[in-house]
Amino acid sequence: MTAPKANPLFLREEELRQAMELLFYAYRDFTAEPDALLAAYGFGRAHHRVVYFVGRHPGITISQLLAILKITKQSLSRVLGQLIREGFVVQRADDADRRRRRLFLTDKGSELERKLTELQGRRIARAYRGAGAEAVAGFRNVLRGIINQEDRRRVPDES
Amino acid sequence: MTAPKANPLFLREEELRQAMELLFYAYRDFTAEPDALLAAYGFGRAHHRVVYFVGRHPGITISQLLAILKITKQSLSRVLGQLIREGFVVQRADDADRRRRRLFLTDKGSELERKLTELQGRRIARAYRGAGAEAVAGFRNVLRGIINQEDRRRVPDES
DNA sequence: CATATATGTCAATAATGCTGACTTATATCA
DNA sequence: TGATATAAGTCAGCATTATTGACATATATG
Repeated sequence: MTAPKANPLFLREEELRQAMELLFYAYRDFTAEPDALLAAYGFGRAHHRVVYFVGRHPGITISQLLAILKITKQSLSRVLGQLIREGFVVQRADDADRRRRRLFLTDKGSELERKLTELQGRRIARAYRGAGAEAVAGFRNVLRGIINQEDRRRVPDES
Repeated sequence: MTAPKANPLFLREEELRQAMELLFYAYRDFTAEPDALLAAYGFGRAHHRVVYFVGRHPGITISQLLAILKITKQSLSRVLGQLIREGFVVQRADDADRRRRRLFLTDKGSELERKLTELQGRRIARAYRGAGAEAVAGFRNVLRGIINQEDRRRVPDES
């Protein structure tokens, strides 16, 4: 009666704990290399996120960025201000609604974004290659299920 | 020639970016609920990690915990010290090697751990149910592939 | 007894986040 | 046009999490 199969509740909890730990370890290692590169620029992980999403969505507005990052305007302001002052990001008023500031990467910003994305991309590519196409589909579906419903639209259902 | 199939390199980069974003959004939402609960205790995410891993590995030593968290002894010391002073964790010298301090949760600590793990467990369980057993296997395999080789042993290959 | 290991501690610094209180510019609506 | 709403910026203060560097204490091992 201590055999795993005889105790589905224990198995279930064990299974869920393994998922939590996988997420912890994977995220820990996923962010470690970019963090090291960012440190050389005097930047941190928050700068990475801004550079990434501005590169991903050129012309994104401040409010849209805030909705993605889910941090306060004041928190974003510090890192974005640095990136602008140091020439990694530029902003330009929207033509239609001049209250909106659209954000773009400069060449310098794109270069940093490329380096950071390449580091993480290599890691993902290795994992994808090792696990196979079917595993990738499962990976995507489970991660989508972990994301709050209202933000699932941000990542497509199937490639 | 702008059809997706015609540009495998673009597809590949897009696929990798989607994976990065899935990880970002999933981890953001995975940690949000626990963070809110922890705030009620005057704790932060670092306290969560300590409580979790001490609960998971009762009797774990300081060095073992440091190897999991990959933070410095000084960083751990602050949060662990608080948890001990406030009665969530106790330490006891190892019988064989009295330099080693083994860590355990108190009843109060177990109660907090249970609440935190339940929040994250519910989210994972929902995602697992929605995606199915095959997807779960893929999720696990890809996440394992993202983790640095030397730490993959920390999470079993197959359940 | 010398050296190594495990843990603890003090001090300074940085990055990331928060709340609260305002301000400025622009758009929209009545 | 004038009132109100929205988008963004700013200032001040504070908490958490992390770092480096230096040193102390207790215990184990050769």
